[in-house]
Amino acid sequence: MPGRVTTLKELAAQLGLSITTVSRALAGHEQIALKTRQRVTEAARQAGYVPNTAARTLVSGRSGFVGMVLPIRGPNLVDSFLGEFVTGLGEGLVSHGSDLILAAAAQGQSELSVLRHVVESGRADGVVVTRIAEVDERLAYLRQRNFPFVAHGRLLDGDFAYHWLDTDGAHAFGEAFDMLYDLGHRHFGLVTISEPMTFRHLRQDGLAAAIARRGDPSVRLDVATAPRFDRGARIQAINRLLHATERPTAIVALFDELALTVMEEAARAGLAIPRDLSVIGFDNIAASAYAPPGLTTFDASIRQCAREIGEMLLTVIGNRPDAPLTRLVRPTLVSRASHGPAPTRQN
Amino acid sequence: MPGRVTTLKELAAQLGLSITTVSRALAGHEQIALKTRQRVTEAARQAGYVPNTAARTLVSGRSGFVGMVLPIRGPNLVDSFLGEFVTGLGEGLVSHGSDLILAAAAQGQSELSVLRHVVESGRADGVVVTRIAEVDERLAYLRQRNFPFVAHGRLLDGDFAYHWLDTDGAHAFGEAFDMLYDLGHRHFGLVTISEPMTFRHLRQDGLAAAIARRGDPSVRLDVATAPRFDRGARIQAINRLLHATERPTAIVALFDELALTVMEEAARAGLAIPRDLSVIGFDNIAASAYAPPGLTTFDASIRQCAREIGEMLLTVIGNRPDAPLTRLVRPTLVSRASHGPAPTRQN
DNA sequence: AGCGAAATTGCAAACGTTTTAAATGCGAGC
DNA sequence: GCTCGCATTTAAAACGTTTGCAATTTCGCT
Repeated sequence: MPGRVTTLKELAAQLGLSITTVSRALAGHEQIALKTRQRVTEAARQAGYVPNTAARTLVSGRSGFVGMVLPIRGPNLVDSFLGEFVTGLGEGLVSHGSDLILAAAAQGQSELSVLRHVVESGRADGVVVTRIAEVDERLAYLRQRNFPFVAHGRLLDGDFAYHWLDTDGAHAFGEAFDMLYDLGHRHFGLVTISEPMTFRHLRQDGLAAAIARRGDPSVRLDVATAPRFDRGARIQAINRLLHATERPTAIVALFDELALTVMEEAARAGLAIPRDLSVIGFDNIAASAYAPPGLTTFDASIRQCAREIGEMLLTVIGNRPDAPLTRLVRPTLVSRASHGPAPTRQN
Repeated sequence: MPGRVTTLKELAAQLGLSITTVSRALAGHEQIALKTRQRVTEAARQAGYVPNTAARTLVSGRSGFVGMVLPIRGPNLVDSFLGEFVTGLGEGLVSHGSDLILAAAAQGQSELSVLRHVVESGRADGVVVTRIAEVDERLAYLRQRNFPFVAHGRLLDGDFAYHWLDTDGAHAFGEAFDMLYDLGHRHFGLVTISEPMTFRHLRQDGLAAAIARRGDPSVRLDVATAPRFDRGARIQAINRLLHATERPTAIVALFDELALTVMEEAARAGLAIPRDLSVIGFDNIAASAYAPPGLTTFDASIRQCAREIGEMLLTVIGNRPDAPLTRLVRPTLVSRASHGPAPTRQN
C-alpha cells in the first residue's frame, strides 16, 4: 500500500480535482465524465482509500450497522443459540455491506437501557430483538420510537403490527403430540420454564390445541415447571413427574436442554428410553445427537432464520414498509431414538 | 421520555448555555462551575440525551468499538466456539463502555480484506484476531500498520512481539501423555488436522516433548491427519488408525469434535471405551459430556479467555504499551470416563 | 471606585464526508 | 462574435461533537 492516502481531501489534491468531484466519482454519479470516474477509481484503489465511516454516518444519517444487545447470563451459562444466531445474522447482512454491532449489558444494567443507548446514539440503523417476553418493554420502546427492528419471536396478544420471524413451535408441539398419540401414548408430561417468554405459551398452546383437536377425554397432560437457570429446581420438577404414582409415558420438553435433563433423570431412575418413556425436545442442539439413545427433537435452523432476519431488517431499513413483514418458519422433525410405542399398561 | 432533545445544540438552547459549556459540563470538566454541571447533567438526564457516536468519533478519532472478523464457514458448520467467545469478549468490553463490531466476510472475500476495511474505515480502535495460521497475513498487516490488536493464539517462530493470549495446549497434551503413560499405555495415536494452524503444532510438539522427556524407546506414536471440514476424510483417517494391525491403545485428539468421531468409529468397530481404547480430547464442548461414556478432555474456558482478551485490548488501545502483553492460560483436565488402564497385550 | 486575577463561559475551527446550488468551460446556432 | 444550452466541475454548507483560545463575568484587594 504505497503512499497511504487516507482522506478524500488528499486524494483530491493528488488528482488535482475538488473533493466534491472525487466523492461523486467514487459514488459513480453519471454527471461526472466517465474518464474522470475511471481515473479517480483507479487512484483510490491504488491508494487503498477507504471512506471514513464516522464522517459518512454523520452526514448521511446512516451508519450501515445493525445492532443487537448481547444477553449476558450467569458465568457458566453457555448460549448454544448465540453463536449460530450471530453467524447467520452476519451472513444475512454481509451481502448488503452492513456490519453487526453487539452491545453487552453490564451486570445490573437493564437490556432496555443498553438498547436505548444503541438507538439514541445513532450507532445502528436498525436492531434485532430476540427472546420476546410476554410484556416486552424493548418492543414497546422501539415501536413508540418508530425505530426499524425485526423481532425473533412474537408477542401473544395478536398485536402483530411489527416485523417478526418466528419458529412455529405450536405446530411442532402439535406434531409431536399427534405422533406420540398414534404410538399409543395417552398420558403426557410437559417440562417447561417459569420465565414469562412468549414461546413458552405458543408451544404449550400448540400442544393443548392438538389434544383438543383429537377430542379424546382419556388423554392426560401433567406439567412440570421450573426456572430456566435453576438446575436444582429443574431436576426436582422433572422427578416429580417421573415418580408420580401414575407416570406419563411420553414427555415433551420445551427445549433440548430440558429434554436432556429428563433423559438423565430417567436413566437415574432406571427407566429405559424409549421402552419405558418417550422423550421429545426442541432446538436440536449439538449434544442432542450424542446423548444416548439420541434425542428426537425439532430443528429450528437458527442460523438460517437469523440470516433471514438480517435480510428482513435491511429491507425494513431501506424501504420502511408499512405492512408488517412476518414469517413463520416450520421446524422439521429430527427423528432419533428417544421415542417409541407406549409401554403396555400394567402400572 | 418527554421533550426528546437529541443534540447538544438543542440542549444548550434549552438551558441558555453555549454548546461548549454543555459539552464540558457533561464531560465533568473542573473548569465549569459545579452548579452549572449539575444543572446540565440533570437536564440531559431528563431529556434522555445520548451523544451521537459518529460525531464524537469523527472529532476524537476514537470510535469506542472493538472489531472482529466473523469467520463464515460452510453452511452446516456450527461454531461452538464463537458463541462463547463473543459472550466473553462482550463481558470484557462492557466494563469500559466499549462495544463489539462483527464484520462478516462474504463468500469469496478474504478475511484480510474485511479486516483492512474495518481498520481503514476507522470503525474500530482495535481488533481481535483468532485462530492464528502459521503464516498469518492478518498479523503481518496489523503489525506493519501498527494498529492495536490482541491475538488469540501465537505464531510459531518465537517472534512474540505482539499482544496475545493463548491456551497452553502443549502443556495439556504433555499432561495427557503422562497420565496415559502412567496407566500403562505405550502405543499412542494422535488425530489432527491438515490446516496450517499454529495450535496444531503447539499441541503436537507438547505431546512429542513429553514423550522425549520420558525417554522410553518403547513408546510409539501414530499420527492420523485429515482436513478440518472433511468428515469423510476424517473418518477414513481415524479408521486407518483403529484398524492397523497394531492398534494404539490410547488416542489423543486435537480437539473434542475429532475425539467424538473417534469414539463413534470405535463403537462401530466394536471397541469398548475405555476398556479397549482410551480417548482424550481438548476444548470440553457441551456434547462431550453427553457422548457415552463421557469424554475426558481439557477445558480451555474460552469465555473467560475472551473476557481477558477484551480487557487486554482495551489496555493496549489506551496505553499503547511497548512491551508485549502475553498470557498463557493452562487448561484444566476434565476427567470423565473415556480413559483408563491400557489393555493387557495379547494381539 | 478601580484594577487585576481568577473563575467561568463562549467563539470558532476542526474532524471527513455528502449534497445543494452555482459556476465554469465549451461547442453550436445565429 | 455573441448568446444559449449542455456537460462537467466546484464552492460551501451541513452533520454533532470536542477543544484551543479568547471573552466575559465575578470578586477580592487596595
